[in-house]
Amino acid sequence: MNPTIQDVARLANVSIATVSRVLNNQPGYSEKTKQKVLETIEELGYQPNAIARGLVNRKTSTIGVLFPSVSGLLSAEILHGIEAKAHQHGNSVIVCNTAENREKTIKYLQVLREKRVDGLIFVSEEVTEEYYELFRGMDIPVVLVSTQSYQYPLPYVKVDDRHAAYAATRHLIEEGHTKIGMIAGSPDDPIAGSPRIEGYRLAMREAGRSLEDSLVETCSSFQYNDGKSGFSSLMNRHPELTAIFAASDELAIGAISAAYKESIRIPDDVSIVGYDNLLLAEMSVPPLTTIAQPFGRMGERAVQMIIDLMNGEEAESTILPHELVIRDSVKRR
Amino acid sequence: MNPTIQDVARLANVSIATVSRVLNNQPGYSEKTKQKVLETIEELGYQPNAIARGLVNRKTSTIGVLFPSVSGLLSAEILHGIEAKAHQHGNSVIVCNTAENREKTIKYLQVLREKRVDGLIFVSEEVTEEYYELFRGMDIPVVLVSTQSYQYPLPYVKVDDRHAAYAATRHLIEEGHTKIGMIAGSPDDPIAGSPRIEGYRLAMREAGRSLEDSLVETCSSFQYNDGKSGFSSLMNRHPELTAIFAASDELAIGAISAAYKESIRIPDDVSIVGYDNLLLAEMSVPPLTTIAQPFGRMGERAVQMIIDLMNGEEAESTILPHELVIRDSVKRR
DNA sequence: CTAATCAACGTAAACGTTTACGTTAAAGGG
DNA sequence: CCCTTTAACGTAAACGTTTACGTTGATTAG
Repeated sequence: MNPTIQDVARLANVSIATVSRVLNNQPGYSEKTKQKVLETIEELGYQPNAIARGLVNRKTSTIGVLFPSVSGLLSAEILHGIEAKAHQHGNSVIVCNTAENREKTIKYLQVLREKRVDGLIFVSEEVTEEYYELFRGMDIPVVLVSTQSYQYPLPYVKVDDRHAAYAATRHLIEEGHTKIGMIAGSPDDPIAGSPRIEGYRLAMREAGRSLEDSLVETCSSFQYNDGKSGFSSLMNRHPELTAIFAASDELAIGAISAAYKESIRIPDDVSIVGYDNLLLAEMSVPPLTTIAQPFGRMGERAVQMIIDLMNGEEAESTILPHELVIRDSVKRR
Repeated sequence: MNPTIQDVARLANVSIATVSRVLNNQPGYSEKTKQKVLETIEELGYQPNAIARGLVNRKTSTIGVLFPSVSGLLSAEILHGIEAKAHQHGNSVIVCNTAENREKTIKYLQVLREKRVDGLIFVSEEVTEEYYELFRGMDIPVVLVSTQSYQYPLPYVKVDDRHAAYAATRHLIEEGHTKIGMIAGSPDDPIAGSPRIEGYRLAMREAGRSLEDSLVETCSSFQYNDGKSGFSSLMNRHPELTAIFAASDELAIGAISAAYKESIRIPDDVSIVGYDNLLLAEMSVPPLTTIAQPFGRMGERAVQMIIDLMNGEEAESTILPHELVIRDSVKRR
């Protein structure tokens, strides 16, 4: 059994109030008793019970994080940032995998509410009205990562998808490409779908390039397999393409795999630029030129915002800068 | 402010004991009052306070997980299994990133102790005496994943590294290779290092193949960059090699990258088999033949063991089966 | 010398539950 | 009709803290 503050008090011949005071170093005791208390704490190996503390302080020092997928490469990197910053501020993080599933999400929200987490980080998913109402019910800070809400006033941290996609396409153009296609997510996805398509279009239009709809292959998700099939059907439709912008690294890697199967050489025959800069972008063959999202910093920033909000300060939504990382998947023409 | 059990009791004209009883559906009330209570719970949107509950029940329904690295591909997959199973049993999981750092680990252990987690899962890291003493102090179930302890009686779940490495090497032999090298971790690592080297040696000896020490390149870690440099120095030393067993997928992918740079064709010039079967094994070019570790199931099993132990049952250490996944990185000779 | 101040504590209520135990009224047995 | 049993509750203690408030004795001001 763990010793309690009572045990410490008894052994040190003081009241529990005094022990509590030295524990939280508040004033109200002599140096001598402080030493005495600290000694017996050491002696008993006493560690305060955070549950009891949480009950009276109405504060658990725990924040909940909701991911659409925990095993995704992307989530892992964001989680890393979140975890580091949270711990640095004395907070723990509870991870929840919503699997993009309504029932699961709601269940998790309920659990997190019962556990009285101090804040919520909601990653890469759209906020429905139902979710928003639950957020409100919990009455704690919520921040969005890698997503945002147009309908509800929730602070977010992400990159500017439109701008980033523009930069990716622009790079291809500057390298002398004219026939550029895109492997995109769903145009109905207002976060990672349409903005990236728009960014691509913007760069193409600006450069006076063709803007046919058939140049962008839309996929239902951002995963490897979509990239694989997307590449094939896109190249089938437009064999003249010399470059492709893929809306995620996974899509890009999928495209590279498909190209390899069809003996299309990357980057000699067609150049590819990805989006995300996951760990695997560097490991790809050839190493992938891509748009880097600062996932670690995004997670850190989100935690910082939660903490600011907990302290009653304002927290402004943040657009973090993206960055073009040049590797070997793009060839100059 | 969240409504409490008191509010419910008052509004339903019963005592808090009664509300508590229907909440935990214990006997001791009429059907009518049950309905009444449930209605007012609904009406108030009452949700029990898990903190207060935890205080009296001495149970938080939370388990702590310690990883050497959260962003690692491997950890993500294990976490996924842990999270799923834990939630399925009504438990939450707190993630901790030890970064293989003693101070951080100790700090985390302290935090988890203060938070009174019900169990601990310790992943991919060696258990030092210091850690073990802290485990004992916490007096809660601990299970090891993807590691084990020879000195301390801690239950674990992992695959048989020696056997799995043997299987990988054996596959190469069966495909007709005779000159087989290995890119390994540190021989001082008693978990993922030496056993895999032994497995390789066993298969080689059994097949009557050369066993020179110089055939195994030892790296300080299992990461991509080590694979890259490891491949180069190994091939430099033994240009005659036609196949390599890499002790992790990251090492294997690193080797493939290095090969690509040096215009060595995989699998035509040299075959490679990896170890882990991470998501990226499938995405590699060429897709990687590898030994699959059932990470998801490992996580699930660990949680199941924790839960069994919490219920006073025994939990036996488990060796989960590995599996050879054949893709395109090995060529028949 | 008295009163006021203050450092150094102790007491007890509060946080929101669970649960052992007590109470009441109805039902059933003789 | 009385006693016992039991269903259906209510009361209060306990879980381990924090903290407002009270107390004490010494010190200081006047």
